Amino acid sequence: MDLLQTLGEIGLGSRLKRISDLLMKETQLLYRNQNIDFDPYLFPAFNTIIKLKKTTNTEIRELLHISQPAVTQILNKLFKKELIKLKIDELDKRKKWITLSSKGETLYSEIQPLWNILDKTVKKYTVFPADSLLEHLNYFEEKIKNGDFMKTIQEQIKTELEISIVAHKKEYAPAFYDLNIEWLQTYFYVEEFDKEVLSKPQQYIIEPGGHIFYAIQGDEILGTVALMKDNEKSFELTKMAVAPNQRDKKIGQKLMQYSIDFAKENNFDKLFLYSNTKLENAIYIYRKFGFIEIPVEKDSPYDRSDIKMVLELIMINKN
Amino acid sequence: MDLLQTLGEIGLGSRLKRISDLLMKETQLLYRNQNIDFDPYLFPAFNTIIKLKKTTNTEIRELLHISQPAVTQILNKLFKKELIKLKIDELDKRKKWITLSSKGETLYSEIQPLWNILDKTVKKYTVFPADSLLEHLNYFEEKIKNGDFMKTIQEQIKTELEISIVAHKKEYAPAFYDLNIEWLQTYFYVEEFDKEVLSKPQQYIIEPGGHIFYAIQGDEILGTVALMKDNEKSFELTKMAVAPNQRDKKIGQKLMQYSIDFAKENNFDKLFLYSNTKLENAIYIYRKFGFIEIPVEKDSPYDRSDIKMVLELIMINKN
DNA sequence: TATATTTGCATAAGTACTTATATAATTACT
DNA sequence: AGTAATTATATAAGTACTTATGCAAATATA
Repeated sequence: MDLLQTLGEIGLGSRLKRISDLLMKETQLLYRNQNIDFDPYLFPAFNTIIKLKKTTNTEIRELLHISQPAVTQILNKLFKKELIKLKIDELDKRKKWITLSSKGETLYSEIQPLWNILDKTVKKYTVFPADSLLEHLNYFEEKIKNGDFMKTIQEQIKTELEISIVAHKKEYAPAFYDLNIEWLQTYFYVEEFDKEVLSKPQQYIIEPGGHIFYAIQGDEILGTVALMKDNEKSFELTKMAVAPNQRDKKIGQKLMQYSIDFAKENNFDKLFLYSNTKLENAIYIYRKFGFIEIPVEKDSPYDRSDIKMVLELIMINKN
Repeated sequence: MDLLQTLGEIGLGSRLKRISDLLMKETQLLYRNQNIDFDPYLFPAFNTIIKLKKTTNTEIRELLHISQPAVTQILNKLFKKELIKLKIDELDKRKKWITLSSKGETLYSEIQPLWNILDKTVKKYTVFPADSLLEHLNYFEEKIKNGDFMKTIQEQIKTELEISIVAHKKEYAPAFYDLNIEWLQTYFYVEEFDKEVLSKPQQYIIEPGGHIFYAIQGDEILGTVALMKDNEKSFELTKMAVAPNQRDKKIGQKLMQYSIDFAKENNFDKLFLYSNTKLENAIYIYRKFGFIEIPVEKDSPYDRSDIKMVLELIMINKN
C-alpha cells in the first residue's frame, strides 16, 4: 500500500519529490550500466552549455531558475569531471565563460543517443490523455516502480544502440557500394573496376562463395567487410569500410573479430589481406589480430597495395 | 525564458524536483501566514499518524515509501514540536508506538481547514484534461509562479475560514432558534416563552427596534447575539449563543466586540445584560469588556438570571 | 539452550539543493 | 574623481532527504 498516493493533492509536494528521486536514481543507474560517467542532476546545466556553446554562471541560473550557488556547484562538478573549460572574460574579469571541453564533446556524442532513448521512453509513459496531474503521476510512478520504464529503455538500447554484425542481404548492396567508394576516395582513388565489383556484390563476391558482413545499429549501416573466396579453405579479407562519422568506435575491430570467428567456425585454414603501409593504424590492428606480413606476389590484384598479410587458422583451431 | 521547461522529457527529474520545491515553499509560506507552526514536509507522516491513530516508525516507512532514517528524522521533529507522544511497546521493547499529543490534536483541528483549502486549490489547477504529464506540470507551475495559486488560497481562506459578523436576515432565523435552544438546554431549561420569542425573532426583536448579529464562517453560522431595545439609548445584550463545536474559539468575544462597536457607532448610552453567576467564564468576559455589576430588579425578566451588568458608553464615547 | 538471523530504530555521513554572506570587479552617482 | 551601488561568482552553513552502519531486542535454527 502507498499512503502518499492516497493522500492526494495535499501531499503533492512530497509526491513530486519522491517521483523525482525515483526517476533520477533510475537514470543514474542507466548511465552506470552504459559506463557513462555522468549524473542526471547535471543534465540541465550540461545541456544548456551544449545548446548555448558559450555561457556563464549567471546565464545558466536565469535559464534554469535555480539558485546561483547551485550553478556554481554543478559547474565545479562538471569541471572536476573535465567536461567543461572555463575562461575569464577579458573585459569583465568577474565573468567566467563556460564552454565544453573536448572530453565534454566526446561525452556528449556518447550520451546523446541515450538521451534520445530516455526522451522517447519518458514520452511513452507520460504522453497520453488524462484528467488530472495525479493520474499522470500515478501511472508514471507505477511504470517506474514495476520496471516497465527501465525494461523499455533496455530494449531500445538493444535495438537502437547496440551494434550487431549481420550477413549480406540484397537491400544492403547500396550501403556496401557507398561505404567502399567513400573509403577509396578518401585514401586512394576509385577505378572503373572498383565500381563494377562494388555495385554487384552478389555477382562478384557472394555467388563465387564469398561473404559480406555488415555492422548495423538500429537501421543504420555503420561498416562492412567481405570475405572473398580464394579456394575452399582460404579467403581474402577485403572491402572493409567504416562510415566516416563512425570511425574511432572500434567498428572495424568488431567486423574483424566477427570475420575471424566466422572463419574458425567454418574451418577455414587461413585468411589473407592486401593493404598499404601508409595505413598504419589498419596494419597495427591487423597485427593485433594475429595477421603476419608475407611477401606480396608480383601479380597482386590491387595496384594500391604494397603489403600482404595472412592469418593462419589451423594451429589456433587445434587448441 | 525557462530552459528547463523546453528541455522536455529528459529534464523531467530536475523539473519535478523544482516544482516540488516551489510547492513546498508556497505551502510553508501559507502556514507561516496563518501562524501555524508546521512544515509541509512533515505532512505525510503527520497525516499518517492522524489516520492510523497509533502507528510505528516501520509502518510509516512502509506506507510512505521513504527511507527509515527519514521517518526517524521526521518523528524527531514532530516530537520536538510536541505534536506526538512516544511509548515503548510492552512486549517488544524495540518498538515505539506513536500517537498524537493533545497539542498535536489541537494543531490538527487548526490545520485541517487549511488542508481542505489546499486540496481544493491544488485540484483547481491540476484536475483538468491534458494530453501529457508535462502539460499538467507546465500549467501548474505557471499558476504557482504567477501567484494565482496563492491568490486562490487566500481568497478561500477569506471566504471559508475567516469569521465575519453579519446582521439578521430572514434565512438565519432557524439558526438563531437552534443555537439558543441548544444553549438553554445545556445550561438551564427551555420554557414555552423562550420558544415563542426565539422562533419569531423578527416580531420580538427586530420590529421593536432591536438587532441580531451572527458570526458566520463560510456558509456556517457559528454563533449569534441580540441587542433588544429597552429605549432609544439603552439596549439589552441577550440571546448570545455559540455552537457547541465552536466553543473556545473566542467567537463569543467577537460577537461582544462587534455589539459594543455597533452600540458606540449608533451613540447608545449603555448596554446591559442579565446573566447567572454560575456562568463564571461568561461573567469574566463581560467584566473584561467593561461591564459592571448592578443590582437586579425585583421584576427581572428572566427567572434564570441572578446578576445584571451594565456597560456605560457615554464616557467612552467622549474620548 | 546456545547461536545465528532478523527486526526496529538510531546514528553518521553524504548529496543536491537552499539561504545568507563574502569578495572582488564593474558601473552609477554626486 | 571619489564613493556608493550593483553585479558575477564563491564560500559557508542549513535542510530534507539518501545510503551505510550500529545496536539491542526478538525470533529462528541447530
